[in-house]
Amino acid sequence: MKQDSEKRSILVTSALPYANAPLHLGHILEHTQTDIWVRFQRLYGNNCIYVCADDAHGTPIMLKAEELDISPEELIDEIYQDHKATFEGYRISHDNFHTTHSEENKILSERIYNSLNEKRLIDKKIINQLYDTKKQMFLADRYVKGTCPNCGAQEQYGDNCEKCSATYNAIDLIDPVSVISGTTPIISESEHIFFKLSQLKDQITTWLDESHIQNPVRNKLNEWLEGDLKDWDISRDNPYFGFLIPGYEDKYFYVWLDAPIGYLASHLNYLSKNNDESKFEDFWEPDSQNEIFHFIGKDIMYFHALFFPMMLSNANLKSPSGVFVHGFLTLNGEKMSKSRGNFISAKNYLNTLDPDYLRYFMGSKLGTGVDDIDLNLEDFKQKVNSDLVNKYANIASRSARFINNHYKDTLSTELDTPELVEEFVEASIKISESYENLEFSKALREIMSLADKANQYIESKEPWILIKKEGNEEQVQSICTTAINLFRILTIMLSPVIPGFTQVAKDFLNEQETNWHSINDPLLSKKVNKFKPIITRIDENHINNLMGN
RNA sequence: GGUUGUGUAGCUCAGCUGGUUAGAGCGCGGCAUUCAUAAUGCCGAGGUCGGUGGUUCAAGUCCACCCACAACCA
Repeated sequence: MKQDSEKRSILVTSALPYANAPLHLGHILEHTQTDIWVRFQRLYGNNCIYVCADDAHGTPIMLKAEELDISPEELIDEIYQDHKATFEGYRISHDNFHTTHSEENKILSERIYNSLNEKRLIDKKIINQLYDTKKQMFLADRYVKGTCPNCGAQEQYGDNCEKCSATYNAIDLIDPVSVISGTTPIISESEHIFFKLSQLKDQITTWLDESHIQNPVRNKLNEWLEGDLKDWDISRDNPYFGFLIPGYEDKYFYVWLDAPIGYLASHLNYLSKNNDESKFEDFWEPDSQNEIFHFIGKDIMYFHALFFPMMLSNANLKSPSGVFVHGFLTLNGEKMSKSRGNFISAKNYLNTLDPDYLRYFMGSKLGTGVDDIDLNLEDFKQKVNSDLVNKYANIASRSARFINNHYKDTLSTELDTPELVEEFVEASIKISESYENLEFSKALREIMSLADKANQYIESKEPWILIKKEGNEEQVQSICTTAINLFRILTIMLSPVIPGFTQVAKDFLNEQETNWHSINDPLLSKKVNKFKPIITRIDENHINNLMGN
C-alpha cells in the first residue's frame, strides 16, 4: 500500500457480528484491529469511512427467537441495541452500525441478484436434503446428527466427522436425527438456486492478483482455485428468516448472500443519513479510485475472497481493494469457551476495566499474520502497566510538575534538545508506515523504544537537581518542555490505539486539534493544564474479576 | 485423510532476499537514584533457534522426512 500525497478515500468494514448473542472478545479483537487502522487513516488526513452492521438473518436467529417466544424482529432489535452499546463502550469508531434486515439491504440484494441473473450466472438445480417432518423444515448440516458413514462414530454433525475428519453429505449419515425435534428426518427434494461460481475462475484469479491479500491467505485461496470450483447454493426454503428471492414465494436468500451486501447497505444508510445518497453510485462504480477494505477472521475467507468479489463485479459494482485476515483470540493459551469457564464477555470486561488497556494489548500483538492471538491475563497486566503507565505516562508525570509548580504552567520558548525531538519526528515516518501496513505490534514496539529514550533523556538531565541551584531556571524549563514535547509526540502516535487515554493527555497538553502531521511542530510558549494521572495500573483484583464471566 | 500455517531465552514475540560472538519487551538478579502513579537509569544471568538428515565455503534463515499444535475442506 503506497502513501499518496493526495487524500485517499477509503471505506472500511469489520465482519458483521451475528445477531443471536452478545459480543465476545473475539469480536472486539477484530473491531479493534479495524478501528486502529481507521483512526490512523483519519489522523493521517485520509477520508476514511468505517461501517458495520448486525448480520440478522438465518436459521439460528429464527430458532432462537422461537425458543424465546418472541419474533425474530424483536430478537434482532434487542441484540442490535446491545451490540451497538458494546462497540461504543470499546471506542470503536463506526461511522455507521446498521443491520442486514433493512430496506437498503433488501433493495441491494435484489439488485445484485437480478444483475447476476441477467448475466446468466444464476442456475437452478434439484437437490436432496434432509427434511424434518415434525418441524416442517429442511435441515442444515448443523441441525442433523448421526453416525459417520466413514468411520462409524456416533453423534456426528451433517457435514463432517470430528473423529475421522471425513466430509460427507448429510443425507449419507447413518441413522440421522433432527437436532431440533429429535425425530428422524426424511430425504426430500427441493429446487435450489445457485450462483455459477464455477464459470468465474479466471475472474477470481485476476481479482486475487490485483488485490491486497496476505500471502498465507493467497496460498489458501489458490489451493481452492486449483481444484474445480463448485457453484454456490444461495437459496433456502421456507421457513427461513431473510429476504424472499425475487419471483419466489417460498425461497429466501441464504444469509451469506445478503450478509456481505450489508456492507453496502450500511454505507448507503450512512450516506442517506447525511443527505449524500447521490454519492453511492459513484463510490461503487467499478473503476472508481476509492478503496474498499474488509477486515475478517480466517474462518470466513472464502465468502469474502471468492463469492463476494464475484457477486459485486458481475453486478457492475466495485469489488474490494483488499481483504485483511486475522486469527482468533485465545484466552490464557486455550480456546475461549463459555461452557468450560474460559471466557470473558465483552460487556463484563467493560464493567471492570477501561477498553484502552485491551486495545493496547491487542494492538501490541497484531501484525499481518493470521495466527491466533493469545490474551494471557498475567502478561496483559504486566505489559500494559509497564508500557503505558511506567513508561509513557511517566514521562509527563515526571516533567509536568516542574512546569506546573515553577513556571506557571508555561512551556519555554525553545527546546533544550531539539535534536532529540527531531529524532522522534523522523521515527514517526517509519511508524506511520507500520500503521499503514497493519504492523501494529511493530509500530508500538518502536513507540515504546522512543518512550524509553524520553525517560533516559530526563534521567540524564536531572532537572530535579538543577532546580535546586539558582540560575538554572530557564534550562530546567526547557528540559521539561522538551520532555513534554516528546510525550506529546508519543500521544499523537498512540492515539489510534488508546483514544481514551490520549484524550486525557491532550486535555493536559491543552491541545485538542492535532493530526499526525502536528508531530512536526513543537509545542512552545504555551500554557498547559495541571497534570493529573492519565492511566492507573491494572491490579490483581481486576484480573480476578475478569475471569469466568 | 487432504491442504495451509505455526514451533526461537521462564512468558509474549522480532529476525527481509542464507553470511561476523542469535535479538526485543515483560519477568528475574545486582547496583544507582528518588523528579515521577514504589515509577526511572545502568549492568547482568537465561536459548545446541521442535527433531533427524541433506544442499552450501556458510542455515532459525533453503530442501526432505518426522514430531507437536492450530485452522480450513464451500
